[in-house]
Amino acid sequence: MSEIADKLIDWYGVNGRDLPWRRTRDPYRIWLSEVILQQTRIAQGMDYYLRFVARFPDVGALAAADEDEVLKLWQGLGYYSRARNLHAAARQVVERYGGRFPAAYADVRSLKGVGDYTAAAVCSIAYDAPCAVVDGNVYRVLSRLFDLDLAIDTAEGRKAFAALADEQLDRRRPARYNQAIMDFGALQCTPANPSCNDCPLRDECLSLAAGTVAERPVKAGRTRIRPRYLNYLHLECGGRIALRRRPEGDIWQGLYDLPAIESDRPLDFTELAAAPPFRDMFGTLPYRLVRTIRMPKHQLSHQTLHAAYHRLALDAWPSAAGGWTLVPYEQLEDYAIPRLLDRYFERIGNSDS
DNA sequence: GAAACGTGGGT
DNA sequence: TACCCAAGTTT
Repeated sequence: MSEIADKLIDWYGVNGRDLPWRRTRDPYRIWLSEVILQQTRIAQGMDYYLRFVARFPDVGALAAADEDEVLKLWQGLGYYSRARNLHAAARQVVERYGGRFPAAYADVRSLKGVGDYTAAAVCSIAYDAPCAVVDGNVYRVLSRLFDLDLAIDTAEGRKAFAALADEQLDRRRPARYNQAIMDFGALQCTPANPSCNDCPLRDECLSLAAGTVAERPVKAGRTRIRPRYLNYLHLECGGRIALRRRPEGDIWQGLYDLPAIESDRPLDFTELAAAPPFRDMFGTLPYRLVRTIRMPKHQLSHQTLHAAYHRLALDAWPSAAGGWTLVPYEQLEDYAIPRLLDRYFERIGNSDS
């Protein structure tokens, strides 16, 4: 009967957002929304959610789809393992639970791509199970409320915050409480410039009293970002373009991309053409360099991509083409591609020119 | 258990 | 410009 929970829920009643996935108790749709919203803002994920629900109204429809179609629908959202896991999990639901979405926390948690947060969100929101969600909002709200300087990105910190979140959970109405604290974190107790003035919890907020609001939550580490230099080959022959599926163990797994030769520094085309990987690929095969386009830096969460696209017109495909998918330009739109390549195609005018 | 994994928006 | 952040999970 926490006073804090009551105030959060009162706040939510007035300020809570009206969102499509809050108008249903369908666990499938709630799960779908939660996966889409992992590390993703509502504004960015909204259209994807609506398109997924329209195309895959239930978990069986998703399970029946090809992975490539799921990835295509996911194109542009990022963290593509989410899409692959989403699809795999749908098939797990069909195989293990006869197509009926599981309700038990352990069963939900066992699905691919479902971690502690998502399992708690689905079970609490769809079934009102007493599972406390711990997401970025919860870390921030609780660390401020209790003025905790424990780093949230350490094992110890995560454990402590999970215990605290569980303590604070309103067990009479877990669904409402969980959504309330997350919305509160997103709209009121924001990372920068939180609205402490009109905050309903200003009387009980220890960090506000201590003047440490801006220093909460505490984070320990910083992972560094490495640069990569990608020399792409836009190869065309007979109205077709060479695509290659991104391999396991690298960025954009499962998406389609152009063949590329990576280097440890920027290369102009002459240097690239002299490099062994290029010579191995082409040998004496003739080509005509149509043009080179250097893209602006493409920033990932952990890599800075420096990409150059060299467009080569060929009379015949090199033998390396065996590992490529040779796609007529008009079918390019059927393939899921990274944002970077999308931007390249935009730059050169979609299909031709 | 630290690092990998996208993209876009905000300050 | 250069960070930080966003309803995290996997390896």
